[in-house]
Amino acid sequence: MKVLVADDDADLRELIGFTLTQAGYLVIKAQDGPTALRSFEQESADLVLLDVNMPGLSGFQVCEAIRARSRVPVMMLTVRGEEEDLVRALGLGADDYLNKPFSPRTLLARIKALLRRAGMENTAPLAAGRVTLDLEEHTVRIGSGEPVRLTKLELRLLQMLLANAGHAISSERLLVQVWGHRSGGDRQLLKQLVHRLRQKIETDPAAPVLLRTAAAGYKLVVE
Amino acid sequence: MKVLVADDDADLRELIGFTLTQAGYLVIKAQDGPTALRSFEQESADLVLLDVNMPGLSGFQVCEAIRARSRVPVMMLTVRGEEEDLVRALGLGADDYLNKPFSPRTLLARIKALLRRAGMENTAPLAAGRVTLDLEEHTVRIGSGEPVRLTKLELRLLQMLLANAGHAISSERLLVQVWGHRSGGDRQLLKQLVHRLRQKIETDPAAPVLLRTAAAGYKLVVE
DNA sequence: CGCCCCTGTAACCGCTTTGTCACCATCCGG
DNA sequence: CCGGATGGTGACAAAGCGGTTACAGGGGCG
Repeated sequence: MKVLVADDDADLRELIGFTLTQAGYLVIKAQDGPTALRSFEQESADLVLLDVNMPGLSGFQVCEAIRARSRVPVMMLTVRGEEEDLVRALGLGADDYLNKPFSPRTLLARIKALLRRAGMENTAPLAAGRVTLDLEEHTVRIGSGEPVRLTKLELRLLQMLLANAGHAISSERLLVQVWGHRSGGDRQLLKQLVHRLRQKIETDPAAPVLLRTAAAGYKLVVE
Repeated sequence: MKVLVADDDADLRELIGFTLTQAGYLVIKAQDGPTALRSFEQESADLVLLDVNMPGLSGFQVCEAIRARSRVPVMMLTVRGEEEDLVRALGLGADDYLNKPFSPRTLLARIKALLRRAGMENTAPLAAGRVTLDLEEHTVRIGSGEPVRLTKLELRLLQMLLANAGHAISSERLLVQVWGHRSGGDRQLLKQLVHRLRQKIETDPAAPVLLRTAAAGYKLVVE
């Protein structure tokens, strides 16, 4: 679980960092607005703590920019008494705010609450419809059947399809996502992988129900 | 959904164009600032991608000019690390920015987010009159009839016509948009494609009502 | 070393899509 | 009336693509 901490006060930044690291979070720090935004992109943080007053871009601007492209939970750090800031922060899509000064305990409690609200506190196996994926065991279960072991590539493919369950994914995207930076021409690989995966998860591989061919790609059907 | 792509780097322009076209957007390209502005007015784009560094007028200037008369979503393409650019872009009213280099996936995700924010999401199928296009399923529906499957080329053609519904499009433009960089002489291809499309969408293909022949081209008739 | 599993490659089949050609109808200006 | 240009139509060939079978290389492991 990655947390981005953006504050220009070095002491406070280190204090928050220490607290969160102790609690088991992975912490990324930023001392100003632009750095925060850049880090957010590069590191794809799961939660963001933003000080309102920062050089470069204010916490508000950063919050707005983040909201433009992500629904990641954002908590603003405000100065007590500045109610306008509070209203403005919530209006911009911040999920919570915390008045300075605050105790580490309070901070942790709020963060946990935020993650719980965002449904990110558990590492539940990916699932959609009758398909349940267990990333650790490298297995799928279809409905209430027996878990089936998957190879690395099969798992990746199914994971991709599951993440966009119900919608078609183009062959190109699948190639990139499953194999990495491969150029075209490798449709054969995808063909094979789909075939092998169907053998494992379809009751009748000749008449696929779950993993269907769609326009310009494949999709996972969920009822 | 029309997207204006303005960048002086021909390779990048083509890459972005390809990505967006594949994703179902209609792409208009410009290689410098003045061209971008002109195209924006003529084509009334729904979304604008602006490179910061362009000959003629910089991305900032173009952004400013566009903002002076429209609230269309604008995304700036910046060079990583130029933090001043970032601040300046957001200050000028750009809605989002993207650091180069970026992956096609990221670009698409951002564009979708932007369109969603602007309430223009194209998850709702493209439609005009009685013609409804489903880009993901590669189908059309005429009025309340059954969805009809379209091939890749048929889809592209219909998309072009739909985007300019009611107005004629010249054969040359259609050839370029549907097949890419083909020179003249291939009118035969267009003739055939139109014929095949009419077989699918016209109740009486011999007396076309929707897809009519117009002066030096074709047009989609909407009532 | 030999065995097994995963992965990549090739070849084939059947079907769809696309490109090409040939022919016809119409229009229009010499 | 002729001849060329243009658009519509049918037929057919070439190319593409998905599904399938078969097989080879390679890595891990006993």
